[in-house]
Amino acid sequence: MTNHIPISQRLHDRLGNLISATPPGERLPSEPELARDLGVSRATLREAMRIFETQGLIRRRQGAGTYVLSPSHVIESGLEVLESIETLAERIGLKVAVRDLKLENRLATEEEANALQVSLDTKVVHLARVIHAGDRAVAYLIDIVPEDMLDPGELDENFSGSVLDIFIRRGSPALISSRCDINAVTATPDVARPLGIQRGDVLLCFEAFLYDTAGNVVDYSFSYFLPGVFRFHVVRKVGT
Amino acid sequence: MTNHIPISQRLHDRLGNLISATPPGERLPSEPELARDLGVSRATLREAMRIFETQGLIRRRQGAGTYVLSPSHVIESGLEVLESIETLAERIGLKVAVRDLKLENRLATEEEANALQVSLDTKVVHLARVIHAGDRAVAYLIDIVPEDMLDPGELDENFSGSVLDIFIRRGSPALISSRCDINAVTATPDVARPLGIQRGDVLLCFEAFLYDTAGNVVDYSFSYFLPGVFRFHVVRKVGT
DNA sequence: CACTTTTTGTTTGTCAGACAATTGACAGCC
DNA sequence: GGCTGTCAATTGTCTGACAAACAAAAAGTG
Repeated sequence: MTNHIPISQRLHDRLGNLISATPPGERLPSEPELARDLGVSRATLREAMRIFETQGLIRRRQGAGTYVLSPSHVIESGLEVLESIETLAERIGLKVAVRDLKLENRLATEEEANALQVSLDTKVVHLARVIHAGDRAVAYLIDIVPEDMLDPGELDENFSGSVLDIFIRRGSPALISSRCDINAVTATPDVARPLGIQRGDVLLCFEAFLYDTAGNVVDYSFSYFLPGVFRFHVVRKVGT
Repeated sequence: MTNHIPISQRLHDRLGNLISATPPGERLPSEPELARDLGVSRATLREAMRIFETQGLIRRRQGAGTYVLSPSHVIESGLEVLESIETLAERIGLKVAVRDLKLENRLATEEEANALQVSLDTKVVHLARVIHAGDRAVAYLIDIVPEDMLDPGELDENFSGSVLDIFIRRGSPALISSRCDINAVTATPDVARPLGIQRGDVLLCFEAFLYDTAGNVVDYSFSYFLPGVFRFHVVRKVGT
């Protein structure tokens, strides 16, 4: 058991650290120098740099060098990278608590079966909980997951409240990406009650489909956020 | 004048065409074969493929090959690529009209000067307009641009209503990306009146900073959308 | 026959070294 | 000063090679 971490991944991490540690506008070391320092070939290094260039973090100019762009472009806490609310909160140093966790095993509704691409007689786990920051409820999260995706034991103790974190921790199913529809909604009674707000209050709503590598939807979720607590942003690249 | 298009850009276009022409789940030709067909080296090809892999369009697996992912993951009308509302509407075949265009030249407010990273005595153009689809007002857009970025003549006829489209059409300033903060808000009287809605109605709000290659903010904008007309989504990649 | 193990060819991952194209700075000239 | 050519530094691209991982066929085993 060599616990083999691919070179490209280690390289991606270290290069990311280097870039974020470099002041905006500064030039990175030259490619031959960097490759030598990081112990990889120039071709491998260039592929890793291409990732950050695609994300708009650096800019390479033939003859001039590679420059770190302004930090305003950094995706940092942007929506491009999928992470659970719990992970996000921890990363920005916000203390959150999960309350009113409600679990329900039942048959999928028509809407849920359609979203999960399963038949109507499929059993699903319906998981709802409220996220508190300080003494305020700030988010209401609902996950619908096919029953065979979750062991009941996984939802007992040590459960952070995030289905996504469970999947990531155990490495199965192999996740790729999530499609997240963004909307502004008024709170329905279902949502207003657990959040302790008035029916009709405004909420930011994410409707998300989590895909594994085979293209299956392994999690269908709704996330309702009180405006102003979390700041979500996305970096939009200008099309060529 | 050879109109020299860099190999990497031509390659990016052709590879993108190939990927979009390949059914999801299908395998692409092997790298040596593709490189030969496209007339580039494998190293160059791999850098181009890394772009599409970063964007979640393909997946490369050592020993197995490179596969085109499901179309559900495609950014399609996602937020990853910046385009004007007018361009977006045209692309999806929606007929929209610009009404109540209001232009104002004045000094920047403190908030605007801060957002645009200019001094308080800078003159800015304040541009507001309402987007109609059918007979309904569906969006209210505000741009604040430093005065020296826009010629008055550019805002006369043939003006689609989009500052972004002006910048893109004339190729100056050289744009990179936009940072877009996402929020749900209740309509203030300022916004409710032009949209013809009640004060307190719910709106989806984008606050965006448009950056050029030098890192300057060249456009500061607010976009208010009636929920349900436009569907915005974002593809979130699972972090490693 | 059914099942497991081994082999083998294919494919991506990584490497080393080389040359071309572009940039930016500097010296020299008018 | 302003222009021009030179030159070193840097990224862009190419070639060829080997390693690692996968998938399917082949061989072994009960």
